[in-house]
Formats: sequence, C-alpha cells, structure tokens
Amino acid sequence: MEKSFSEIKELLIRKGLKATHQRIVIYHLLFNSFEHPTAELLFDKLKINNPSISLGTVYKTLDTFVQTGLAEKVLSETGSDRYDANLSSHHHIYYTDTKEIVDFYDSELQDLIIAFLNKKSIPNLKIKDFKIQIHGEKIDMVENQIN
Amino acid sequence: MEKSFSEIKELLIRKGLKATHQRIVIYHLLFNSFEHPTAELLFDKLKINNPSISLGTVYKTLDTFVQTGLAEKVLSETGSDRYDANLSSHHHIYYTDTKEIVDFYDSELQDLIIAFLNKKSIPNLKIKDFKIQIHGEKIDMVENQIN
DNA sequence: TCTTAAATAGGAATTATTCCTATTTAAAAT
DNA sequence: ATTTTAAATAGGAATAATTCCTATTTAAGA
Repeated sequence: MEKSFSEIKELLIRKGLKATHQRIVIYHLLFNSFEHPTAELLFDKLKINNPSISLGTVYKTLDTFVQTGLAEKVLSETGSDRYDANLSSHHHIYYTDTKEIVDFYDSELQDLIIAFLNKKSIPNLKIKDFKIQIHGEKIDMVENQIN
Repeated sequence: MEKSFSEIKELLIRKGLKATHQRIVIYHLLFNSFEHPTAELLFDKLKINNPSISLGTVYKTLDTFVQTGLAEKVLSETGSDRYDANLSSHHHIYYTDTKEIVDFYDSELQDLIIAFLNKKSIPNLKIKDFKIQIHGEKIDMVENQIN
C-alpha cells in the first residue's frame, strides 16, 4: 500500500513532527524500499531529486523516525545501520551468501511464539516484542533443476 | 565449564590456528565473559595482564574466531560490535532500559521452532540457524513487592 | 637450534555516525 | 496574507569504531 506525500504529511503531524519536505521524501523512499537501506543508500537516491539534501539530515531524520516509532533499525552484522519503515510484525531472512535481508511473514510462527511467551513468563522481564533472524544460503532453483 | 589455557591451545590447533599467547588470552577472557563484550572492553581488561597487546590484534583475533566458528557476533543496535564464545544454541534478551544483553536458553522454544521450520520449508532457502531477540524492560522484583 | 610463514604492535587511514552553527522553513500568531 | 519564532536543515568539522599497513616478533616444524 503506497502512501502519498499528503498521507505522509498527515502521519508526521499525527506523530507531533514538523512535516518538512526532507522528512516526507525520506519517509516515502524508506517506506517503498524493500532492501532495508542504509542512510548512505537513501541519501544517494534522494540526491537525484533533492540535490541539496544533506547526509546529516538523513541520519538525524532516521533517528527521529525510530524515536517516534515510524521506523526501526534492522540488526545487521555488516557495518552500517539499516532501516525499515514496515512495522507490521515480521521477521528477517539473512542470506549469508548474498548479504540480502528479506522480510519474512508467517502468522503461524508468530502465533506459536506469542503463545509460548505468554505461557512462560521470564522472571524480571516485561516483554515488548521479539525478532527472529533466520540465517541461510540462497538456493538457485533454476540451477538446481539443470544439474 | 572453565577452559584451561592448554585446552584452549588444543582447541586453536584443532581449528588450524597458530596458538599464540594473544589468541589464548583473548579466547579465555571472551569465553568467561557473560556480558557479550566489545573489542574495546576486552582490550581494556586484557591490558592489565598483557600490557603490550594491541587493539588491532583484538579486533583481528575476534574476526578470526568468527571465521573459524569459535565465536560469533551478537547483533546489537548500540554502536560497537559485541562478541560471544558461547556457541550452544541460545537466544538473547535485550533489556531496552539497561542495554544489557542476556543469554536465554529454552529447549522447549528451541524445539518448537525447529519443528516448525522443518515442517515448513522456505522457497530458495537452506536454513543454517536462527536467532531470536526478546526485547523488554527489566522489572525490579524487590521494588515491585514494596509498592 | 634454525628457518620461515604467520601473527603482532603501533599507529595511520578509512568508514560510519554525530555534532556544530549559520541559515532556512513550517506553522502558529497576528 | 504577513510576521514571528522555534525547530529543522546544509555543510562541514569532529568523533567513534574498525580496518589497514609494515617492521618486528613468534610459533611450530625441519
């Protein structure tokens, strides 16, 4: 579900943020990215249509989004921080060979773990949420069929 | 289960690594740390008994350990990389307030998820392992009892 | 003990991120 | 519609984390 600039503007205001052009275009690009981009990658793409945008603003804005719950950081072992504005509960598949991080939705798994955690309470911990990373290798199906 | 220096030496050799003094003391300290330390933290502690050890060596050695499967990086949102030499399958509790990362063992949860993943195969993915982070706040039980 | 390939120390270089401040801008007040 | 003002931005400097470089040292095998 695509979000228009005016919808994003409303969203920012609803979160108590000043709806600046930079925030709108950063949110728009992040929301429509599926590769969990770094600040630098977003910056490079944004520069095309917003030549005067600065990298510092991209960093600061992403941090603002994380603080206000509009985005989250995706944990990654590869140097830079990566971000995600898709906040529906989902997990991630980490392809160890290609370094891709791909969204993984599975309500059955989700329900299974929620049920487990609700049943078994962990001493001294108030659970807010949980994340799963599934690590593995990409299997090229076409290649497999040929061989 | 504590590991002696000579056991660590054997372990390094078994992995095809030269059993240098630096590697032995770094492994020993990491293996006996439960806070998932950063390279810098290990370095500060190691300096006490090994004044000439260098930070570069600590970084390089940790990387060598990860490559050879003697340790792994623990995903974290807080600046520096953190490491763990405890390789028995376990997950992590992230205390959002105290920033602690604590090991979490639960064979029931482990079995539940393994059974699920075995049953449901994900197209084009050969699963190697998976990690769960449970995020939450620390509840101080004593304080709770008083109030 | 000697040889040698690999590892280390120490510091320089690089990368990622945060910080600083003069200028600009969104939005509230007029 | 204009003015006001507090907050946000651009641009670059500063900092933090990590990697790289190379002369020296060392583990392990001959």
